[in-house]
Amino acid sequence: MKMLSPATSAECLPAERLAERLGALSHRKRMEILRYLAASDRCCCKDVVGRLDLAQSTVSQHLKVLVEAGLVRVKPDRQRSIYEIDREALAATAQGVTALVEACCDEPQPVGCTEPRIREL
Amino acid sequence: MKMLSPATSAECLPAERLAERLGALSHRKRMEILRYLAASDRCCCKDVVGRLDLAQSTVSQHLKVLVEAGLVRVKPDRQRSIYEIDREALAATAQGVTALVEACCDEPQPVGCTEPRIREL
DNA sequence: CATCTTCATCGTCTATCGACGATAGACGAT
DNA sequence: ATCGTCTATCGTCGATAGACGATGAAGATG
Repeated sequence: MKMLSPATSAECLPAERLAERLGALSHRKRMEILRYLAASDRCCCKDVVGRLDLAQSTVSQHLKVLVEAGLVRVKPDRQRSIYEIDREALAATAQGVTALVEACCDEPQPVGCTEPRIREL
Repeated sequence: MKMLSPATSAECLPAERLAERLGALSHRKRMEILRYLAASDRCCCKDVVGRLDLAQSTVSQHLKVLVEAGLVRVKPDRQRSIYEIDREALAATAQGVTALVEACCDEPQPVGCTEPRIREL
C-alpha cells in the first residue's frame, strides 16, 4: 500500500512516532536483534533466538515491538515468519533524531527564562 | 575497513549508554522539555512546569531522567536549579543513532539465516 | 495419521515508569 | 522569626515493560 511517500520519509515522522521508534531502539537486546537482522538481511525468529540468551517468547515479543515501531517488516512464510529490517525506516529515524538535535542546537538565542515562546514539536 | 574517526565523541558512546539516552529521548514530554531548554538556553524547573501540563514533581522527575542520561546539565543556583541542555551530548547521541543505522545499512551482505556470525554491538 | 518444528499468544511474575500529592529543605524577603 | 518560593524526594497508585513457561495453531515431515 503506497499511501504516501512525499520525498524524504523522515520529515513525515510525527513526534509521537519518533518517540515510539526511539523507545524500540532503547533496548540493548533489540539493538542486537536489529544488527543481526541487518547482517542476515532476513531471517526467522528461531535464528534470532539462537543468538540471544533469551526465551523464544521473549524474542518474539521484542520482534513484535520492532515491527510495531515500523523498524522491521514481517512476512509469514510457511510455518515461519520472515523478519526483515526496514532500512528506510531506520534511516528516517536517524534523520528524525538528527532533526531534533539540530532544532535544539540551532536555537542558541539567549532567550531568558521568562520568554513565553516554545515552538511546537 | 576502519572508516571511523576516533575523534568524534559519538564513538565512545557504549551501547548501554546510547540505549539509556534513547530511552530518555523516547518520551513526548521530555522531547518538549529538551526543546524548551534549547530555546531558553538555561532555565529552572518552575519555568518548565509552566509550559507543560504536568505537576512540578513530575517535571522534576523528567529533568532528573534527562540529567542522568547526560543530555542535560544542572547547576544549583540559590534556591533554584538551573538546567542547561548539553548540545554536545545531544549531538553525540544523534551520531550514535546514525552510526547504528549505518552499521545496519552497510551490511547488505546476503548472508543466509544459518550464518553463525553476528558482530558484537 | 502422528509427529516435529516454528511461532504467536496467554498467563504470570517482578520491576520499572509516569503521574500525582504531600512534605521537607534551602533560600529570599518581610 | 516568619512567610513565601522553589526544588527534590518520598509514598502511592495504576499501567506498562520485560522476562519466562505453557499452550495451541499452522505447516513440515514421517
